[in-house]
Amino acid sequence: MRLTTKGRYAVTAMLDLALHGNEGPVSLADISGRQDISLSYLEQLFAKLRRNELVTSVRGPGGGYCLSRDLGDIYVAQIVDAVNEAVDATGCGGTSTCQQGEVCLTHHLWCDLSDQIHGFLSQISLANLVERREVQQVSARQDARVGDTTTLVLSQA
Amino acid sequence: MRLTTKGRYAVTAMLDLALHGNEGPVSLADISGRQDISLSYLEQLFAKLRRNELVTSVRGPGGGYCLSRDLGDIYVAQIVDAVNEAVDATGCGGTSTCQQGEVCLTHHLWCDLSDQIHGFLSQISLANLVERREVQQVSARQDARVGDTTTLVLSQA
DNA sequence: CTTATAGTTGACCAAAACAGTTGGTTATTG
DNA sequence: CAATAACCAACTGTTTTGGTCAACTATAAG
Repeated sequence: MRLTTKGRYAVTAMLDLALHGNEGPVSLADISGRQDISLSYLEQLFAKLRRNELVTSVRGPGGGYCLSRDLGDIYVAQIVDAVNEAVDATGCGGTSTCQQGEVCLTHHLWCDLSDQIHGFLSQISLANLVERREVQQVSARQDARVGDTTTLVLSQA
Repeated sequence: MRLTTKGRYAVTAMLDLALHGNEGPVSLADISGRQDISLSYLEQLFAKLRRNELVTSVRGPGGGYCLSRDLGDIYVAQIVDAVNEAVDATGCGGTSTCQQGEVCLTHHLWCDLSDQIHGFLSQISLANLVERREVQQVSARQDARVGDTTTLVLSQA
């Protein structure tokens, strides 16, 4: 499994979208400002997220991105998968041809691990993250830092 | 967490050592032949494994590498750690300075994931792997392919 | 003592992935 | 039409990956 800043950026951006997307589309410029991620890099990531139908886009002034479905129906694993396009730990990509057409010594081990990681990240939805206290705290700090107008108040939730 | 071929190679090589190391040291050339891993790459990996005290080396003719301790006391997580030297998924390395000196939105998520992966790989020892039926089968196939003289017969275990 | 073996070290290299930039174009709203 | 913001493609610099090569040192067998 590949876990680099790429996947982290994608999940962070999607979480930002979840936190601020309750009133219409959110522009990448806003996300870029709040999360310190390069705008053009975000564009690349969101192209993949859109292709994987995790977000929808609205063009023109006032446009931006929206989550394609409910907070509770988008899982971290899907986001990481979307930007990385290869999320398995086996090396042969599950084809069992690791060593000259046959499985290698540790093939099953990596299969198990893949299942483990994927299972873990598949259980965490954006809704789960939004509910977390630490996420709310960090989000509040960020909104205070940037002059924010469209904040979702979550502390009562 | 970084999980690349590097860690896979290391675990595979260590498992090979576990399977063939019952009678004296095993040369890297042997491992290279059986596991299809470049000899010079193995040298690099074993330098790190040795620095992390997972193996000991014997120089001179008939020399090679031995496991530094019992099969049951070497865990996959330690091997991956040894060659990757940074096994965490956070990006800030656990220092919580992901975003301008503060934790980023998804910091806790990556901490949890790190714990998850590490916990999983920390429970699997070389002894566990050696006991697995698939490992024994693959090993037998490899020994048949290469003209092998020092095979440990494990099928009775 | 010589010699072959095998570990040890470090320099070097090509390809890929990552992170980001530049410079556009299209579509939409006012 | 002008401003906005998504969309797109090409390109750049850096790091990691996976690997080679050459030189050197320690050791054991003969």
